[in-house]
Amino acid sequence: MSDTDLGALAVELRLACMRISRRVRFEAQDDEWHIPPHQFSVLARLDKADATPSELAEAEKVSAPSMTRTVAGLVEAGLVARRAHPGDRRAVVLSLTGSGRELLTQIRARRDQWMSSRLADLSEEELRTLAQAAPLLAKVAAR
Amino acid sequence: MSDTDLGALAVELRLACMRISRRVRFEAQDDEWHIPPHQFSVLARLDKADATPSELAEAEKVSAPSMTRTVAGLVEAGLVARRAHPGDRRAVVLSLTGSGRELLTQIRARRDQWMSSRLADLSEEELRTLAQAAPLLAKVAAR
DNA sequence: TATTGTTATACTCTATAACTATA
DNA sequence: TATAGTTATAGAGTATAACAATA
Repeated sequence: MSDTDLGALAVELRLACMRISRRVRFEAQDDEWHIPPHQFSVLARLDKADATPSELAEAEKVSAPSMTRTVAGLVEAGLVARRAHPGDRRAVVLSLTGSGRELLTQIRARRDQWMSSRLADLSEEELRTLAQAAPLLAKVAAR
Repeated sequence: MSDTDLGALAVELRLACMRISRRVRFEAQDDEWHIPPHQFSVLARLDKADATPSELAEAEKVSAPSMTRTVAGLVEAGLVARRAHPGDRRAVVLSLTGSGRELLTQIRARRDQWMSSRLADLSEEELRTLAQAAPLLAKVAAR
């Protein structure tokens, strides 16, 4: 593939991904389960593994005081629990509560429903093409 | 394609698009040309067509006072210009300045460069698959 | 009267600096 | 001394309510 073709493909793919991402965030919101993006991002990270506030701050690229505030909101909402760090009494370990995990599941389900409803408009052949492309996009996203 | 296959495809595509979008926004930033997301979004909209503050507020789904503030920042930075609305002396029309258009071009170029560099790791066959998928993703993004 | 745009005010999320407790 | 986390304070972004000018 020529450089110009690859550049044109990059433009088309980037725009499509960013537009889909934006529409998912805006259109798959639910008044009842709505939380701000920075809180959602922390929930998703804690779903993968428990973490300390400083680990979260570094991963999310925000300051420690910002993360203190974000975590305080999540704890107050009953979505995240603190416990003592085994072996370092300065630190705390954060984990999802049952409610936190449930909220995350529901938000993801709504987002996936949005995507499914968009895909439902495509033909079988178009879906087969996207099914071949999906792992490649995942590879791009994963670095 | 079965409903469960379609659901799994929706999950995989949505996650990949959101991750790519996030990485483009974070990793294609330039200290010199950096502007916050809400300002970028307004610049991109004015690139398509001139608009009044109230039109922008509705399109961006923010309040009129928020858009007043955002536009004030862009005007002060020399990226957007105001002019009188022909025929309605209450309203103003906003448009990109040369600097605004140039900034937009540079930010988009950096984002596309990020995407191109990711695609460069793929094989010719993988790129052909993505080239077939790109217009389908664009269709999904456009509704 | 209704609409466009702004100002007044308050709440949230961001940051840096300074503090407490512990390593 | 250095590190984990919080508190103090300030700078942007958001919103609703109230205002001025114009339709």
